[in-house]
Amino acid sequence: VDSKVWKACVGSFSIPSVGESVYYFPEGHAEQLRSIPVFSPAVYDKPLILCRVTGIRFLANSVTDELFASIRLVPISGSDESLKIEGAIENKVEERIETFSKKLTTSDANNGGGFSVPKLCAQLILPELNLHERNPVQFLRFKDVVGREWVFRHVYRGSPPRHLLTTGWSIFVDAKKLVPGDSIVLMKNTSTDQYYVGIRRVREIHSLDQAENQEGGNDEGV
Amino acid sequence: VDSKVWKACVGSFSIPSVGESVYYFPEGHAEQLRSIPVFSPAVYDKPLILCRVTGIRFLANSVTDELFASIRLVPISGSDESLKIEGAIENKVEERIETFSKKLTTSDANNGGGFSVPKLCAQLILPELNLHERNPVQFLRFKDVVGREWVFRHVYRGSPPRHLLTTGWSIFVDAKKLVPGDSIVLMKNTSTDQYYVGIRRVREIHSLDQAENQEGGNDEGV
DNA sequence: TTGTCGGCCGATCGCCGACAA
DNA sequence: TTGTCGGCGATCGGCCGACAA
Repeated sequence: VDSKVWKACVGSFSIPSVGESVYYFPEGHAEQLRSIPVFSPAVYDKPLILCRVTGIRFLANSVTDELFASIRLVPISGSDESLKIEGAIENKVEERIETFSKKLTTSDANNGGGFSVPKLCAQLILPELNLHERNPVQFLRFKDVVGREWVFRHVYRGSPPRHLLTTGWSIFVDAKKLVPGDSIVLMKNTSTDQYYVGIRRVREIHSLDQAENQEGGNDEGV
Repeated sequence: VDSKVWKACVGSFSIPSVGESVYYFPEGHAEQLRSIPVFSPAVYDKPLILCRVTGIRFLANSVTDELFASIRLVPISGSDESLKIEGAIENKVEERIETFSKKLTTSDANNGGGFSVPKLCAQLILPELNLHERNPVQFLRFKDVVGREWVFRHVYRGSPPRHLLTTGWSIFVDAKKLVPGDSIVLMKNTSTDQYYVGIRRVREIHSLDQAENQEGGNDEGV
């Protein structure tokens, strides 16, 4: 995942940069894992270990869209020469990513199948429509965090008129299993005019679609 | 899973009975596993190990309906008194299970949503309908190998008339992800009048429903 | 006997403006 | 400005007999 999109999608975050030094906290890490990791006794001796960040990968779960980062750490021994820490050396390419997030209402989450786009969001992110026409419409392509592309129909209609995403939206909600309260993040890379969509769930997904039992059928006269 | 239903559903099989003695073949077993098992060196010394069957459990995967058996083996040392092997001691309750299997045609697998029941199958398994009526119909409950119940509408209609499963059938095909070429096994316990349905896939299921990419939308005039 | 097809009817989906919060 | 609703038109699922293999 592109690091700018990843960060914009996560929103509030605190990820170190390559080259920074941080403390690694083994027990805290172990608590997050399903299986119990096997640390050498030397690790358990120290609650905190000073490390240098030598690499970061920004990743996403292709099923749940959950975002996470893989951070490579190298321990620093007390008098090691590697203590000379250079500043962050991330490439600063000049591209801006506009971002707008909205919590889904019950109407957004598959009632009539559409999504109400807040006016500010439309102005900030979406390509302009001719608002003087009757029902101006365009189709937009969004990439999600796992690189899959989604096409939404964007229309300005109603009375009073407002921006809506219609065709394609319900398919997206269904595929991502979004529910009211979840948030979506719409993004635009202003340099490349590439559009992105991310999601933040109100709660994690635990069980993937479990088929339900059928109930008995009704009788029919001949 | 009930052992009779399990065996009827599997069809051709060769499973030992409790009390029988068999040879266990470690390397053959290891080949079937994803992870490499850790055998003690003593095991690798002998290609075959004489064992006694002390327990069998008939099981099914609740997601794929795949059937398998768990067989408990106890090694028999050369001069062990346990060499005195009693015959099979399975309880021989007197209940018969009628069985009929059919390979799904393309029409069966979710074309019009119905299943053509071969005449012989209907006579052998399904409760009688009054074939002199116009369109006789009944609803039948089937249990699958994981105990889930499915309701199918059974009707005798058309010209020439034939037996069909209609309402409920497409839901079943969809839930089990059946494709043309897969087989279903209809069963009836003649003592309890309980009905069962099993499946045999033409190939194993590897990837569960992977969402597909969307394709671009078409333009619309205003 | 039974696999496949086109017709057709009803249910659902989803696009719409109205209205009110 | 935007959340929710009822209306309604288009689409789709699925039940049907016809026909032929």
